[in-house]
Amino acid sequence: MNYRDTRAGELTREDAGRTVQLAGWAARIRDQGGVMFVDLREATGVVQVVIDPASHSQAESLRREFCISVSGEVSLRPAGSENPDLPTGEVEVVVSELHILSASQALPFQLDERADVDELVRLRYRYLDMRRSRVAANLRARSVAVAAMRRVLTEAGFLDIETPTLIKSTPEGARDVLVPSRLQLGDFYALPQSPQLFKQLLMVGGFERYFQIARCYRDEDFRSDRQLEFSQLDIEGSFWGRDDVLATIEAVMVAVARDVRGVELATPFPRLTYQEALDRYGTDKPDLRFAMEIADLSDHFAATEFNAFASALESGGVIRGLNVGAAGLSRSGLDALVDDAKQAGAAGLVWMVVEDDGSLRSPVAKFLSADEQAALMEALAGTPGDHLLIVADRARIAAEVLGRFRTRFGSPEGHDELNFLWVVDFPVFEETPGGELVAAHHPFSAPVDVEDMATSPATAIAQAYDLVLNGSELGSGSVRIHDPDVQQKVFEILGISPDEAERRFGWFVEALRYGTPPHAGFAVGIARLVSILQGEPNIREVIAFPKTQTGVDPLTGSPSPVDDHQLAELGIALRPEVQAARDEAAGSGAD
RNA sequence: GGGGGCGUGGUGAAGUCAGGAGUUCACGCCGGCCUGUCAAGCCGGAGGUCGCGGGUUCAAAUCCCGUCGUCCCCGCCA
Repeated sequence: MNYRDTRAGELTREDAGRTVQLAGWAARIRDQGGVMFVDLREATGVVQVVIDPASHSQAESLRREFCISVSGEVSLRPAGSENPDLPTGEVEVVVSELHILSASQALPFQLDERADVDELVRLRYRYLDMRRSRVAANLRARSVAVAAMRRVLTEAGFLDIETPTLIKSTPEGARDVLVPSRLQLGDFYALPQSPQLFKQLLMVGGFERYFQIARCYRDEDFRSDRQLEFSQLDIEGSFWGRDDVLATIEAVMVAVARDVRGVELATPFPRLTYQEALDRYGTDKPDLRFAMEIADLSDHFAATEFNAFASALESGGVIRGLNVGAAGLSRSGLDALVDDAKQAGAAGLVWMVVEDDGSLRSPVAKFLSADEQAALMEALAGTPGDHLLIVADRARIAAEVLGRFRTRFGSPEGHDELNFLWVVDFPVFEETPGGELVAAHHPFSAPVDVEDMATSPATAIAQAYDLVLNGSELGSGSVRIHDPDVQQKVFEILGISPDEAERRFGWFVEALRYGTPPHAGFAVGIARLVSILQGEPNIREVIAFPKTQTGVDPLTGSPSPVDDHQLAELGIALRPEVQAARDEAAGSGAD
């Protein structure tokens, strides 16, 4: 049986007079008694079909979201009854034959856009949710984006090569998702956090240009831009340096923005060094859609009488300020900022409000000299009503605290503008809140100078870079180490003992010993990119079947218990305390 | 691990601060009317253990304690 010969969304006045067969869903039914109008929706769009209930006995049983097939003549709508809001609104199909292909129960929620349905309900019935325009448009945009990526890279000579998803666990970085092995009882695979080492092996293998839409897994807590599993556009190239990578990714982003948004991005994207980004914006992923820069005030307070400032400077700290504009906060609102700053690790926060006469209102204004106040007003370009926030602390903390306030007070709503940015020259090591140095990257990124890395770890720079869009980290990459001796030395400096390095990465270092070309690469989070292009607040909106914050899929009910024999076959037993907790939860009947 | 928001017929909300009969509104659903509608309209009807458990009270959607779910954030994400 043929279901259709024409697509609903493609009908125009040119089709008037044709007899067509359509199939789709009854999106809306307007029953006038003597005549019924049904909006027939399918993947290409919507068209109105007209049914005479007297000549179609099934018409009266027709309900929303029934799947139907109709035959009939396309005709121009009577003058005055055209619908300008509908692309097919000039025509309608007068039904001569109606088939109900599949009935629908009453829906758990309405498919029109008139209410924000609870997300849990949407996810439980995701197959219905995706009939709505929001998710449908997002998944289409995602497909368009991925198609553009594949097209640009394939035309540039890149090969799409799959890498394994059951791999060796390497316990640095994020927590691994583990998969037990039946054939090697007691051993486990890990799911890849990224195809990092495999793509480097492809370079050793001589492919020179690789890409993949790679599924990755990181078992960390969820955020609006983080899921347990996610897809990255992963690329790697041989005989490449940093700028080759940036230019390639820029070309991909230009094509994606053009195809998804219809906008032309200007290239090259601006670049900031990590240090600049931190000093001026307080974060390594600044949103440059708005200015609001952090100013260093240390020099202006070199001789200050104000104790909090003086002691911060004395102990090697800095004084930095931010003008968040006329936010109109009350006294208690301003004091709440102080608590937020302390929460973020700062010793304190000084707020000042610029009065109409240009003077400063603040609990600590009386401790500052007239000259200091004037310098402050000038450095922060204060105008009446502005709120000035000042932190005196270690540079890292001052940057972080003010960076958060900058984002809170400055971020535009939505994502109409696209502001791409490269952040380059990341440090090799990062300082923890406790002041300790820890590796900022995976151990395969090349330092600018490996000797420098050993002798001055606090200031050593890596050949690593991030792509930032509207204040979100879209992805990161680096020039890789291709010299096995450098690689071993880097392991050593990072505190990985030779034994440990051999056990975990010996197979990889061995590969580097067979004429490895210099190479570099990058990875872009696809859902993050598409969610911003689509103006969505979280990545679940651009994922077909996402999980909730607790890692649950409300549709299928995963994760779930498995049969005892499945566990036995894998040599696995739940630990007694885990079993006991599960038994108790089951016994109490708690929901 | 921590902080915060939310949970009321199928859906969305009001009611919760300040306790007094499951009260209200919109949509949906079911039935009826209707030959030009298009988020159709009009009339009628059904539908809720106020997430769950405990406590306070003569009385709890409302106050208290606990718990579950969900969302946002911090930690975490080499």
